[in-house]
Amino acid sequence: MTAYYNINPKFYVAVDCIIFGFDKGKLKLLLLKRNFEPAMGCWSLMGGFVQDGESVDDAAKRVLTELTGLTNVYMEQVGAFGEVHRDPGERVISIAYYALININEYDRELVQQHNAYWAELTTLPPLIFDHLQMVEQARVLLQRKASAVPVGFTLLPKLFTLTQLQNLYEAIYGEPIDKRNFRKRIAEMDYIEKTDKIDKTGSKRGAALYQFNEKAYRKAPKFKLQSYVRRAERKSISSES
Amino acid sequence: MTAYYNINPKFYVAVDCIIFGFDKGKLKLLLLKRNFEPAMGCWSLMGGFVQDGESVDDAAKRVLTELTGLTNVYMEQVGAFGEVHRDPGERVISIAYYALININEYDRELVQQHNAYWAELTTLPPLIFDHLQMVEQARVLLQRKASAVPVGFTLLPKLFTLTQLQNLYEAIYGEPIDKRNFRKRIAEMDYIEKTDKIDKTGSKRGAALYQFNEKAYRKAPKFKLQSYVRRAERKSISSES
DNA sequence: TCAAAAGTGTTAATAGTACACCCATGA
DNA sequence: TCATGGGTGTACTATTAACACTTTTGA
Repeated sequence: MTAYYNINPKFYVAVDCIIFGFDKGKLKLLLLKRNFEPAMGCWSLMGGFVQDGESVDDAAKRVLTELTGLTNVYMEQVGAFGEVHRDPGERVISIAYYALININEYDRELVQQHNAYWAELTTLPPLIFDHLQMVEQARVLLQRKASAVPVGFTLLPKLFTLTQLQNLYEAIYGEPIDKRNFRKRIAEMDYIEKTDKIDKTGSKRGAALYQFNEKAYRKAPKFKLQSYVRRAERKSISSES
Repeated sequence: MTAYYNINPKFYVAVDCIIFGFDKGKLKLLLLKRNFEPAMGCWSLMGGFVQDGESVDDAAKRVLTELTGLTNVYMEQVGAFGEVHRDPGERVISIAYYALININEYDRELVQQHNAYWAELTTLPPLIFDHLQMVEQARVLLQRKASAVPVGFTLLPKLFTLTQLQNLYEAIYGEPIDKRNFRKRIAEMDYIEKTDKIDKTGSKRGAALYQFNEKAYRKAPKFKLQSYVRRAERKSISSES
């Protein structure tokens, strides 16, 4: 029975994490400036190798925690990247994951130790290997996910203004959103609750702070922002040709 | 530099193929009754191991060709499956792909040699390991893809009737579609061309045969069947809770 | 007093859904 | 002649998109 397996080769299997954060109206990625080989000095995603006795999903969680100190983070698999020479050093098959973190909560010391920095998604530095392709795929998946379920809130502080929320969706879809239509849709989602707190940092007048009520969402999980991804996808399909 | 890699373990990496076909109004999957270990006698997807010097995508194509004799088949990656004990024999990380084939064109002899059979998607036998999970994920991806771009035609003969096309979409989404609305939308897609040929096998009156014009599609790639996947997804989200 | 962000409704256009009958033919 | 699948149009509803002004307040 073992012969069934052992006539076949084995491979290093890595995970790479596309770590999204949101700050000052911009989507950002946590990237490493590699101070180790291969590709020392270049920018890359945070990665690591799958270990014995560890599932691939768990490897991705471990790698994220190694860099940020965070656990229980929202993560989704992007897919497997298996070109023969994608890593010029050795044959490595990599499985990409994206993660959404609150940019105020990670462990700054760990990030510093790894020589990692936040880069704006719209102005990324050149990335090693196929990491840019991973990022692009992750972005499409995030757009779809964010239009179907309320994952966006994990990128925001617990209390947020509607302008922040709108800026987040604009950053995810890369295009402006009509304020009145957006707020109309938000108002239909009862689990996005207005608090009596006011944010005075963003404007003189002050803006009401809202919160996402997880339990209320589970009771009535209607989500009304599908139209934005449809618009974005129509745009990208017509520019694909 | 090698030390960077070789402190890490290596793994068998497999590919598994979810092979969709369409016949007599039903979506089908090509499954193997395993006459080899592990899990001899059980039903499984067609799979194989990634080899040295072969990309993961190429491995999936090779495995599909080994079973069906077909090349240039529409395939999409479903994702990586990496639980530690998913294969009880050995640790194997598997990457699933789905393929869409024309059920009239595969190599019957090869399929017979592999002890493979078409099973209806709605009444699958129990599958080994996590193969059912792979199938379910593939089905969701197929639904999305089929609503965004005209992949469905690869499951049909070159000439098809509108009833066949509608049955295909009904099978993909698992729910009935209104005939007049469906035909109205098809009529808006100029690259679905009516031929002067008539199919008399399906009815006494005969039905007009249509063909998909790839070039015309590329010129004007508007696709009008998005609403069906939205309906299906609304249904599945509300039944998820 | 004015700059800067917050907040607020209506209307028009488009897309989606529901629905029922006649047609052509081979058996 | 009749059973079977092929083919066709309209009216209603829901969703989406476009659009501009008033409010508050700190500097």
